[in-house]
Amino acid sequence: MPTPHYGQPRYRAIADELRRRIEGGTIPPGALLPTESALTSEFKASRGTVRQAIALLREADVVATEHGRGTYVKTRRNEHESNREAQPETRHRQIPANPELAALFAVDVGTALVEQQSVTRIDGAVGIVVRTYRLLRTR
Amino acid sequence: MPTPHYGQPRYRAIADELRRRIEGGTIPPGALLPTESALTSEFKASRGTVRQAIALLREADVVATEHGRGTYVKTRRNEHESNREAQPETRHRQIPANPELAALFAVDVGTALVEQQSVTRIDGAVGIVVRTYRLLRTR
DNA sequence: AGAAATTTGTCCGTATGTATC
DNA sequence: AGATACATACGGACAAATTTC
Repeated sequence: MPTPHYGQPRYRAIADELRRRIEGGTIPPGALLPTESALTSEFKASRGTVRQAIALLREADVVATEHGRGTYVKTRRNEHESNREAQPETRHRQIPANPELAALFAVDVGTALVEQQSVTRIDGAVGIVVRTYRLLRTR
Repeated sequence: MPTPHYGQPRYRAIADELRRRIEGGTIPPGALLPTESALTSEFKASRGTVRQAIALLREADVVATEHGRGTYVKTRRNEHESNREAQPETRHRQIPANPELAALFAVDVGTALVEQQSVTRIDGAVGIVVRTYRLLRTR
């Protein structure tokens, strides 16, 4: 038997109710929504219906869902600064061999070496600096 | 940030990134990987996820883990017999930051840095020298 | 030698994503 | 619609091995 819905589907009614609670301050920004199973029992709806409701809020950018954590109320401020996955900055330069490197490469001090530097940042701060040295002229 | 795993779960992406660093020489054979907690903060993932990523590399025989010690990059076994590259000699030492490195890490000159040097020989001659710099104390 | 700090090993509980029946 | 199972993911807690002071 199909579920009768007066005017609007069940998932939308649930979404509206949740939105009222969010905008009314019952569920403040940054807070977790009740879990899906909690909403399921509260609204006496299936989990799929509850998820449909949450999907509406997510599309409206009212909440954000994190896998394994739950669904958060987004803060109104939405600068969206996700600068993750910073690629390392690399740079080449040619340097004369100092005594230590010259001894390693078995060349005269001052011999041209190629230094390649890679800087990996973590949250903006420098985490790892890698320097690779090669002889400019290969044997 | 929503964390759906479209196609690729998080732990596999982390494993891929670490493998890139290993094969790219950023983390040379014999060197220790960053600790699990360091990787946790770098990738903003839980420790369990980081451990899953490392487990992948361990299964692929790329690294080996020792209890209480850390995870090492395994020295690659001869994939070819004519490969005359010997295993790189690695070495750790603690050095004070010179002005250039101090500026990079945004610390005072003289701050303790860990320098890890890996020397790869080709036919007995030094071919590549890789130096990795990290802050002694993080977090 | 001993204590503290570090780092990995293991287990628990909770929650979402996906797939199947 | 509902139920179940499994994979993914987070967080906390404690134990065990190792390193550092």
